[in-house]
Amino acid sequence: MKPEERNRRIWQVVGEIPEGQVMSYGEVARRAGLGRAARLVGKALQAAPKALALPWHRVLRADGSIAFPAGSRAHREQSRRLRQEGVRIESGKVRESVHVDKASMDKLLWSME
DNA sequence: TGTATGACCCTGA
DNA sequence: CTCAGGGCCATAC
Repeated sequence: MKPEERNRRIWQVVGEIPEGQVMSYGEVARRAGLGRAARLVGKALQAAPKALALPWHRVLRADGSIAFPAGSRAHREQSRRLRQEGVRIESGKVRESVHVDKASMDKLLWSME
């Protein structure tokens, strides 16, 4: 698979994450058909055109923590955006309950094809 | 070919 | 809860 194809898939998955909910890098990778290539998701987001206006802030580590270094600008920006959507954050981590629920997941599966 | 480096993941202690 | 160690996949040199 070509690099652009991978990115396209990743961007689509990320773009479909419902507001107020979050998904881990690993989940995004699997949903995009990339197996365990969780690290690629980060790369893809890094390379994502700003014009796409992707909800990148809704992507977190598997344990619910923010991937950027604590204290960094990006870290603050991400927590700000999440809080703005009503997502509770405690010491760099989000609460268990906000992960994408089953209903939303089914919807995502449908929108793929 | 070989090594290093990530917006990562998982398990066991 | 934290930490270490090994796994994973693509890229860059």
